[in-house]
Amino acid sequence: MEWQQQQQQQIQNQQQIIHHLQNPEDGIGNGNGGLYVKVMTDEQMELLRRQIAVYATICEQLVEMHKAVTAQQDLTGMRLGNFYCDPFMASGGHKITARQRWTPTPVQLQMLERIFEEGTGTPCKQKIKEITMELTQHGQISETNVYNWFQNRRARSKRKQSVPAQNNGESEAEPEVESPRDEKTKPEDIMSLDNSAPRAENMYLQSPELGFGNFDW
Amino acid sequence: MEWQQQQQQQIQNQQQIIHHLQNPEDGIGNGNGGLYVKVMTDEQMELLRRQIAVYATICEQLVEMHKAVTAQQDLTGMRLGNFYCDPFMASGGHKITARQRWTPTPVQLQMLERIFEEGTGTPCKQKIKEITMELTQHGQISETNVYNWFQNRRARSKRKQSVPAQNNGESEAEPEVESPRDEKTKPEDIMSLDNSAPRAENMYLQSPELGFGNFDW
DNA sequence: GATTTATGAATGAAGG
DNA sequence: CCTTCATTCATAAATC
Repeated sequence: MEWQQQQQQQIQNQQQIIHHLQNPEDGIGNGNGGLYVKVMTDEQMELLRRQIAVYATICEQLVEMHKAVTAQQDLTGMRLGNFYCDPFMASGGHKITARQRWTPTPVQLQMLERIFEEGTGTPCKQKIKEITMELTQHGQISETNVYNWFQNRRARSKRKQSVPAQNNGESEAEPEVESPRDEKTKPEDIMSLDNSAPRAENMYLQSPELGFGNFDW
Repeated sequence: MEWQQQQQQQIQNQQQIIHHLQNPEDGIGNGNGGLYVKVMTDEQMELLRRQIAVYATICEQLVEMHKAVTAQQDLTGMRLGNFYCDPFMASGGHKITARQRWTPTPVQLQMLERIFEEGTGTPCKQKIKEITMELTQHGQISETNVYNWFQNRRARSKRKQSVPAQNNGESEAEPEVESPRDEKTKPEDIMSLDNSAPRAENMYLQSPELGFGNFDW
């Protein structure tokens, strides 16, 4: 891959990164001194280096990306420019900063509900398009929004019915485990350490004995 | 750094990380101010989040190792709650009693993305096997998982291409967000190659100099 | 304004 | 391959 050939010139970056790793100001832990000590064998270090190279690439590209955009913001069109600078957008009661997730306007919601109850059990693609077209008259919306809405709506309805019957005696009773190297399946315990990662993802560590000699990533 | 305020919202963690990314003291670039403004769309942010998760894994493992080494006399006490608290774990265990669906580890995801972008558009049966073999080194995975992943990945990519600029009409003219996270706005053109590392061309960012830095995300 | 809830969105898997 | 479903995640909105 590309990053492999960039590897060499990034070794220093990696070291820098490692420095950050071992000095996470946000409190990942490790509050003692002696941070720069080598805690791995050369072989392990090499493996780690390769892994980190990926990150180094990301880092570099992030910067590149930033520069590129700063330089050619006009290329992406004014889509960014005329974003939500408009203070008059009070229509529909949306917030100006509602930029993350679509929220149906009351009118839209009403229409959606009506269609849903109409029993058109299967909102096929064509239907979705139509609905979207219509709802668009009442506020920003996309087909995906409509699609998702129906999906969620149905799932919700369905689940509502099974919930009350749920508390029979755990016939299945599977208090057991998370996945072997549980990723996000594990319910968030007390994250005593800082989660410097998206939910830390509960990475897979080796077996508890943690022989340093054999981690294979 | 007021955003250091603990909120368990991973976006903030991302910001922290991005802050580091954009402040590589070794001079990778970007010497201006306004460092932690949002420069990506949410979708892109999500992509980056995954990437960072890989790094986070390394990070945490490094910290763990460091702690383990510097406190070797108490290896057995290293069992922090959030780490490997599962007794059933076996390092390459293929046995998963979970009825929960597979979730790729950050590392796996990265590898998959890389392979995906590599262009082998059709992961044939044999290829699947190979990939599975390799990914197994990084976590529990099956061929079906791999197969499904590729199928979904492809379908998803394809769908993203159609961005019906249908929101014309707009009688109410809701000057809201251009893309309420509708997942289709990403210009996934020909150069959508490097997915494992977000590249500039995939990212239309917002410039810090644009003035409307009133993000509140 | 911190916590909880409701719900839009993402995604692994199944069906066809 | 394409569509659909089930589950989970993230966050706007509601609540305290």
